[in-house]
Amino acid sequence: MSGPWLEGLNEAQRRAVTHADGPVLVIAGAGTGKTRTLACRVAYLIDGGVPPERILLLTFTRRAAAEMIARAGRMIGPQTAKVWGGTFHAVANRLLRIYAGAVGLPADFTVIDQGDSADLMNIVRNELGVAKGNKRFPRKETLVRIYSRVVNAGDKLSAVLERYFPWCSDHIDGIRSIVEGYVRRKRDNNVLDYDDLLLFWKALVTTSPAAESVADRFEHILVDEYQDTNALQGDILVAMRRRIRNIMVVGDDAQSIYSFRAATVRNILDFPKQFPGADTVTLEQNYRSVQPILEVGNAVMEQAQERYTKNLWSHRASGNKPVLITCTDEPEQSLAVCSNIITHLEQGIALKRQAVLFRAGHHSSHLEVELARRQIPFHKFGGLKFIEAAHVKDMLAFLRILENPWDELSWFRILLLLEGIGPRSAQRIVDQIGVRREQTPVAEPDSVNPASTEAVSDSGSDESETGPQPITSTFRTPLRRFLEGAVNAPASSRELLQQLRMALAHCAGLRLVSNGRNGGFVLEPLGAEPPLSAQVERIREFYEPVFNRAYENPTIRLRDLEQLEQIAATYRSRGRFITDLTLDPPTSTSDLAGAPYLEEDYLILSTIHSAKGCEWDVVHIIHAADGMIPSDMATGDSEGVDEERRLFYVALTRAKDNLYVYFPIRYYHTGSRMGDAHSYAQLTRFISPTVKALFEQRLPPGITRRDPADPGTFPRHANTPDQVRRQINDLFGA
DNA sequence: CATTTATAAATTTTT
DNA sequence: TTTATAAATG
Repeated sequence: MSGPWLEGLNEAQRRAVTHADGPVLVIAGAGTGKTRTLACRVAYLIDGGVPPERILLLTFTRRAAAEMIARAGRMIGPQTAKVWGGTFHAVANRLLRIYAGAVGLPADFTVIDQGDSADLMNIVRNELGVAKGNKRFPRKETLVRIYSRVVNAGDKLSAVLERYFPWCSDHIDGIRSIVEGYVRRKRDNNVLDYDDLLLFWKALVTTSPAAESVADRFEHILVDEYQDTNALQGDILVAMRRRIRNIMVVGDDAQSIYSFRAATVRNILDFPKQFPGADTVTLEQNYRSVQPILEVGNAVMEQAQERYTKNLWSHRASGNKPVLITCTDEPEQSLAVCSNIITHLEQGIALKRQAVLFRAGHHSSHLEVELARRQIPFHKFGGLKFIEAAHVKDMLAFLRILENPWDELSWFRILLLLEGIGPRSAQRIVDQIGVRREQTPVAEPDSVNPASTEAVSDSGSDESETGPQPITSTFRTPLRRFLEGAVNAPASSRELLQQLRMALAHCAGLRLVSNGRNGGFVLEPLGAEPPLSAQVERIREFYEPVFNRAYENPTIRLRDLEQLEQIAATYRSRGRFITDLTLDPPTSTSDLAGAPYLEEDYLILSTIHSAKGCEWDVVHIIHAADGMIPSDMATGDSEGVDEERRLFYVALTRAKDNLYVYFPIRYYHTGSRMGDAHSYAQLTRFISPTVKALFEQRLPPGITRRDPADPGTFPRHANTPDQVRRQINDLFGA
């Protein structure tokens, strides 16, 4: 069997694509056509008669899955859209909605993100009082990280603390009791966190009555970025493949950069042991980068403690060496980046085909200001997510309690927004309406929801149709009690509470009718719930005055709410909207450069982590200084440094034709009250003398080094007088 | 007594 | 820019 798509594949790729049944490990170096191989494999399988819905494609982001499925679709037709594709977490969610009953979950659980997990952890922490007056007790974020590592790595709490959080070891008993409370609290609130999605998926395929049925749904499983999976995900795959043994995993041990999320290269190394009889295919020919860029990448990896034997090679020769640019400080770095970007743009390389990469989200902030000043549009990936902004979380909290009225966290968030209500009153109200249920009502043990098996994965489609619901005595009790008005609240907040009640009732498709006594209400159904967009609009009507009072700069934040509404407009199901937003949040765009998402061409700014799997014609890596990459936080042990090296390697190998690495010598420490203190940085340790020799070294464009006392000569800068005049005009409003 | 406001301190990477 | 604690206010 062969299709036109086999044309142009090299021998190793072809072996991977046409591999027969059974387990296969594909070791794919950077840029060796792994996406293409996976897409072709999907097309090959479907062409060979495998029903698309019986293929499961696990990737690191939803975008990656969508891309591969679309690519396969271009080869053999639109039926590829039925392939199950997405992240482990998204697939877990989808399976659990179908098989909830088999693992004792209610089917209407909602998913909370890491920030929510931290807040919930904090509630328990405060209630238990274990941290009282103890400044050294782990913060809520740390507690979540500890818990998450224990679960994902499958290690004991004591071992995790000793190895990764030694400064918390003294508090092991306190931590244990907080975690116990946290786990109970999630169950009472009818919520799952990211880790639960995986835990319950594992339970579903190991101990549940539906185990075989779930595993047998899929004839083939394909996993991308296998080096960044963790022990728990490995267990899930093993369980999924006990009977049908077709699995292909693709990965590169040199690109493992998620150990902070408990990912381990052991999964790759142990693959042949976990899946006996596995074949291995290695892809070494790089199609992405010119040879001089690969040489730098290879040289950086040579210094690794654990030697990676892969050496990438390419047919793409080039006289262009990668360029190392030494700048005096960060402002000069920003200027140099802009200048090089413009030069390439003038040579016909669109902004979209260039990217600036950096270690941490905030490393780009200075550059962002400079780009905005020059009106170069950009789009930033990674760093602070728009979903994490307080006002966006507020809006979502309203939708969440409509979807899951046992969600304590969302009730708190909303109640605290109201003037006159603080933690105390909020707690009282939450108690009064019975948000914390002792026992979660469970779906019938063997109930499988046949309607949701037809669910389609892409946005905009509904998987549950929510018609008018009867108002029975048990229906959504906390919400009902709240709407009926059975709460004691400070008189100053009565008016706002009543407005909130009306907004929520409207969204739930109910009408409030006064019961004539003590200010209470009777609920009357008004037919079906209004469409999601109408609900969002109604909530915003209530929220906007509250929002203007609560936040300093409402106008900037208002844009986020508008964006949220636009996204909501593409959904019909409220539940799907909430879940998609927490499992696959849109990346934020900076407001500074106008509305970049409306522009046709924009520059890419990205953390190195978010750049995984991407490629650009021109790549600029900034802050190549020790302390930035490797990050100070990671230089404690050699494993940490090794991971930073792989991170740097990932950054280098994103470049196709041109690579620039920028190193600012001097860093200013603003914010500290020590005046204009500054310090001198070292070039990143990953650019050793041998590596450095592979670079062409340059000064920033337009800069000539000179004796500090010598004014030197400057290129004439014709624009400066205009700029000065413009500034003056701005000041005087002319 | 509960809420709001003021002050100081800390800040990697992501599903 | 958020978050824990202290003081001020209603």
